[in-house]
Amino acid sequence: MPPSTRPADDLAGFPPVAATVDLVALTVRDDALQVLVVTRTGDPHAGELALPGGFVHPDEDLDSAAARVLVEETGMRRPPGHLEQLKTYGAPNRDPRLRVVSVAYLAMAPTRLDPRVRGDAAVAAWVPVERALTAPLAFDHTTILTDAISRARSKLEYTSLAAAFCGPEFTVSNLRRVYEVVWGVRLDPRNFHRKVSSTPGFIIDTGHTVIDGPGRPAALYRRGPATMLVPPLTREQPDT
Amino acid sequence: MPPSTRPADDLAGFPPVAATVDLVALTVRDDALQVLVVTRTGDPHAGELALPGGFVHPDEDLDSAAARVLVEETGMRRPPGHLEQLKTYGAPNRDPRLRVVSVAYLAMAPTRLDPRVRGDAAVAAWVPVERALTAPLAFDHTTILTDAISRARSKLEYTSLAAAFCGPEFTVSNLRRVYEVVWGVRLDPRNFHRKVSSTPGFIIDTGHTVIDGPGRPAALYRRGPATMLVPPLTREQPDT
DNA sequence: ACAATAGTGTCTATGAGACAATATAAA
DNA sequence: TTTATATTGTCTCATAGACACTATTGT
Repeated sequence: MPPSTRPADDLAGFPPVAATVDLVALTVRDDALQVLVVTRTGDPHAGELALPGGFVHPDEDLDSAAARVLVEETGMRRPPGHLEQLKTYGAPNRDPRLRVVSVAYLAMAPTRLDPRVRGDAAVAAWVPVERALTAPLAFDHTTILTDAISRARSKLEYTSLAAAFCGPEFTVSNLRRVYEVVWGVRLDPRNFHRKVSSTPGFIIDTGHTVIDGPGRPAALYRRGPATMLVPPLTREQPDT
Repeated sequence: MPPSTRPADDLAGFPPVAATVDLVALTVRDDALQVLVVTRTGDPHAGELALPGGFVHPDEDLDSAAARVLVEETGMRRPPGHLEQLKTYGAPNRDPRLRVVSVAYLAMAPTRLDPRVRGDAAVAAWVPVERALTAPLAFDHTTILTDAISRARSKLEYTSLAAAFCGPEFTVSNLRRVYEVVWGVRLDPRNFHRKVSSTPGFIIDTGHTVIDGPGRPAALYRRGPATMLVPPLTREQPDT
């Protein structure tokens, strides 16, 4: 066919779709991996839990749209922690109303990130992922959540992102509990401490200590410049 | 605001975008990592190299669209090798004509995949990635290609996808050259052989051998059921 | 015979995991 | 004192990398 009728150049007749972002915001709270969900107020799936999301604005980058949605749901001025693109979902009938291509994002936030009541009736709330995965989620959000958890578990192995779940200052035990909760395993505190403190640039000693319950005071650390962990931390059987 | 005017529920006024797929098809050919590119015939970027791509059809999944585009560009009945979603690019002005959200896919194909002349004037061709990265590519395709190469290099470490670059039967040397070309390093043939053959399910001996030039005949293998490599193969400094 | 590639065996340094031992707090 | 947690040290096993050596072909 002539160039003028090539699909990629036929701008007039392109099939329009709606572009949205969906957010999987994870945190470690009460010794459990939790995800930020909203309750849908309109059809379809009214009353069901769903991931926060919204349209991509015309003048907005995808990353910016995700950050904006996160801010809108949590009330934070700037999204702390970590935010990265996860995967895009665009099955023809994932939304029965119209063709929606949704770019899912994965956020890892410290617990101090408190969701707030939004302007409308929908309320964002932290929910343990076990509950979110067993409850019926709207659209294909169960699939998205599954993928996000899988990505998060993998990334803890070879990046320093576990610290994104902690506040600006944290102890080695805090960091270890992040791994234990996200991976669902028990880690030897002694080997973990040696591994983490011997990885250059992972954590930096602040010189301060904190006392939390019985036991020797723990040293406080902050995130170091390292982003990749070589060699990585390992768990028994990676699920991804 | 009331639920009826929430952005995510305001279906009438959603900002329409065009959904496309762009394909980064990689192969190992002539001891070089090569990428499938087309020459643009229309504006913008007429005459420049670009990644193959096209609109997502209304009844089509994203994965299906990517597979269709790959088939259209290569002439294969079924896309061999490996095809996975890479990342989605949606900067507001990445296409000056209209808002385009493009889902990029990464394909890894054996060399026998020959591009064909398409129906129109655009011709798909394999080009070494060094050349594609230095030449001006249309739109943000240089960024996409960079991300794809980075992903491919990473995936060779912890998956068995290197075999996707080989044909159905291959020697350990063939597989090693894939790693050497993609990573741009030299690997010790002896250690590589021991590592690969001792990883359960990576390669399966067919019992046949091939003679290629001087030297002892090499055993022929085919892909095993393993997808993840534990522990992974390692290179000096991961770039992602 | 010689060169070239395929494949096996050996040695060493490094890291993971098990676990003893010490430090310092609360009860 | 007892208990609990933090931190350091030691030991052993597995693996990566260096590299000697054997096997089997073409020239």
